[in-house]
This record gives sequence, C-alpha cells and structure tokens, in this order.
Amino acid sequence: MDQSSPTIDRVIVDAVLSSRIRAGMRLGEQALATLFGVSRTSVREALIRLEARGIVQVIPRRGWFVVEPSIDEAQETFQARHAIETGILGTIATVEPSVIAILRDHLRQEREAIASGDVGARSYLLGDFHVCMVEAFGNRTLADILRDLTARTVLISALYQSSHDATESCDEHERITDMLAAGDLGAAADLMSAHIGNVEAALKKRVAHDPLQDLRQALQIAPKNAGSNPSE
Amino acid sequence: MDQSSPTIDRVIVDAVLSSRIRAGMRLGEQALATLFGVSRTSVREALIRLEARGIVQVIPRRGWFVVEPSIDEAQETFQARHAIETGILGTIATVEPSVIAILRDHLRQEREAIASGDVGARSYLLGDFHVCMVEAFGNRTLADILRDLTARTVLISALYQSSHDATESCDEHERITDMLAAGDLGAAADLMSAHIGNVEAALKKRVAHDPLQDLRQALQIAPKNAGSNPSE
DNA sequence: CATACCGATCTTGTATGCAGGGCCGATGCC
DNA sequence: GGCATCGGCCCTGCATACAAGATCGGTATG
Repeated sequence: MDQSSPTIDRVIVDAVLSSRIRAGMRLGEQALATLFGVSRTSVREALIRLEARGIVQVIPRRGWFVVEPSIDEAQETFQARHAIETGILGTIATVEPSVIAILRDHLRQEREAIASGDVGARSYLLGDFHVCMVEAFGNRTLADILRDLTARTVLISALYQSSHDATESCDEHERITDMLAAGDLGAAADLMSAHIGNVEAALKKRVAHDPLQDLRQALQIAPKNAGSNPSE
Repeated sequence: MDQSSPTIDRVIVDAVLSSRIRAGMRLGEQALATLFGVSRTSVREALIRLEARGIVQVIPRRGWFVVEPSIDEAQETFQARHAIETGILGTIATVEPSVIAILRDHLRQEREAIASGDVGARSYLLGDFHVCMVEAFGNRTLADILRDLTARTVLISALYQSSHDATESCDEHERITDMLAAGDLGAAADLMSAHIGNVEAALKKRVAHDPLQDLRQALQIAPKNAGSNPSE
C-alpha cells in the first residue's frame, strides 16, 4: 500500500537503524534520485520528512547530512527515551500474554543475529526491542516517536564509540521481559532505567573530537570509506 | 533566522494550538500558496513536514486535511503525553529555581488570557504549559515531541467537545508548579497524572459522529467559509 | 422521476528548468 | 614560495509546467 513515498524514507531509516549509514554522511539529492530512479522532487520530500523526524539535516546551500548529535543532544535523546520507556511502564496496568510472546520471539531473533554475526541485523534488532515493546503495548504513536529516537541513539552510539556489548544488552532485554511476564511493572521499569543508563554510560568515553583524530585515522587506514559498508 | 521555511509551519501549528484551525479542515496547496505569496512547492514542503509531525494528512488525489484523531488515536495521544510527562518528572533529580520562575510567569499569562476572554491565547497557553515545563527542564527534543502531541490534544478536545474548564486546568497547573517548587517530584507526577486524566475524562462524552451534525451546522451557519479566519 | 453516463474543473503528484550561493582549483601578484 | 583573488562547477532553493485522478455538475435514457 504505502510504496511510492514511504519507500525511500524506510530505506534510509532502516539503513540508519542497521548502522549502515553513519552520522555525518552526505545524502545528495541527485545521487539518491538516480539511485531510486525518481526525480529530485520525491527525494527532497523524503529528506524533508526525515528532517522533521530529526534524522537528517540540511545546511542551506551545502547539502543534506545525517545528523551528528552533540553531547547535549545525545543526553537529551537518552533522557527522552528514559522518560518515555519508564513512563509507559508506569502507565499501563497489566501486560497481556501476547506481549510477552512478541518479546520472546524478538529476543530469539536478537540471539540469532548475534550468533550469526550479522552486525546490521544485530544493531537493528537491539534498538527495535524497545520500539517493539511499546508497539506491543498498543501505542503506535509512542512507538513511532521511539523509533526516531532509537535511530538517533544508533547514530550516537557509532559517533561516540559505544562499548556496550550486544550480548549484555540482549541479556538485559531478557530480564526486562521476565519482569514483564511476572507482572512486576515496577521492577521492569527499574531494569529498563538501568539498561538505558548502561547504554548511555558505555559511550561516556567520548571520541575526543580533535581534528587530528580524523587525519591520523585517514593516514593509517588508507581509503575514504572505512570498511563498514563494503557493498555500497 | 529561521524565517523562510518554518514560518508557514509555525503559522499553521500556532493556529491549531490556538484552536483557530479545527480537525478536518481543508488546507489546499494553492490556497495557502496565494495566502503566503509563495509557490505551491514551499507550501507542499511545509505540509509534508506537518504530516510527518502527525498534524495533517493527505488523501491521495483529494487534498490535505487537518487530522481527525479517532477514539483509539486520542487514547494513544493521551497515554503518550501521560507517559512522557510523568516519565520526565521521574527522570530528573532536582528542579532549578529558574524553572519555577518560568512556570510562575506562564501561570500568570494563563490567568491573564482566561480573564481577558481571549480564547485563542487561552487554548494556546493551557497546552503550552506542559511544553514549557519540559523545555524548562532542558530537554528541547522532548519538548518538540510534546508540542506535536499537544497540538493533537487540542484537535481532539475540539472534536470531542471537551468540557474541562480552563480555570480548573490552570488551577491544576498551579498545584503542579507548587509541588515542583517544594521539590516533591513524586507528588508533582501524581498531580500531573491526575490532571491529564481529568482532561481526557472531560471528553469521554463523545460527539456522536452522526452525519447530520455537519449538515445541520452547515444549514445554520450559511456560507462555505465559517467565520473563523475573517482577515486571512 | 430515477439513474447511469460523461465531461468540466479542481485537486495533488511529479518532473524539469533556472537562479542563488558555496566550494575548490587555477592564476596572478606580492 | 606564499597568499589573495577570481572563475568554473556543483549543490540546493524555488517556481513553473504538465500529467493523473477525483469530484461534481449536467444530460440523456430507461
């Protein structure tokens, strides 16, 4: 149904969630237009949508770039996720068994992606757990909001070199699910609070944004494309 | 600084927040283009932005309309606001005196608008209290999200004929501010929870969506343009 | 009289063209 | 040799033009 317009948005957002698109990457209108086989107009519409969602930004006569959240913006993003996710847990009364089933299945996919070494799927699923949870609670509005915040979180984690282990995150997800299954929403909220805090704390060792960093890296690791997205 | 593009967005959002634009109202591209003295392209960009923010929607070859949230969407919106606002209160540790000062000044404006009978300013300020609070807490990201949710709340309140009194809302705002000033964040969260519940409960008497309603109203209030925006 | 058909008109969807402005390399000057 | 300047190239910003589709009116027919 929603093919023509949302497609190009989805592709970009999915790429961000899968860590295939990094913060600061340029998104030229003409380049995307030829890639998708459409006019610049359609690409521009998609980019404007993504800008409203806080995923890309335009510099007036320069071009479109994936957002590079500052330290402050990163903190705001984590605080927002913290507030929303603990807030929704404090709002709902009971948790249906179907919710647990969805989350259990999601956990299985997470483990599968981690085991198979698919870093894209791993990144996507680890972030999607939270979106999935809120959506399972029946609030699509909040899920959409959280998805965009998650995209920014992924960008932030790459920007500030998160050291948080995937297995650790997955374990924490499972513990949260266990508490939800037990009906202990307060404990689940506490675990969620700690979990988000862990992810945020894992990137406190910020990347020391001195200009020499880029130069040094460029001189040692030859080409302009680091081996994160070899295919494109 | 941000004049050219955001202006048209702001005008529409402000009109929604001020209850000057109702749910279901048509927003023709050409009409807005001539009104703002720009091309359809710019108008379209603004509408696409507003669509991403969940304020308007486009029906494929029909036109742009202000969203008419369904019962379920209305509940989702209130739950989202509930989760966010109680969540942020549970997230922050201390509340700076400057925050209290901002809220006190805001309360003064609310009372002023209520006393003067300026229904537009009243609607705007009553909703803006919540946005203002989150922004005063220092989280602009969450404040932007809440602003869009507030816009939908205003549309919902008009759609389902809210009976919640403005003075009552303002009083509740003041009690919340008092608890924040006292440093009792838990009590503030409880009051906020009750406050949002009150607003939501006040519109449970839904508007009986029979088609005769529109027809009857149209037959009584003559022309095609209702007298909501006489100047523009 | 009711209904089906059909064209006029208005709406959005999409492409294209041109203008404004920034970046970068070449060139001339100090 | 270093530096300022200038011109070409490329990118976005914006308007316009055309195409596709939907609504609504009139008209003809059963």
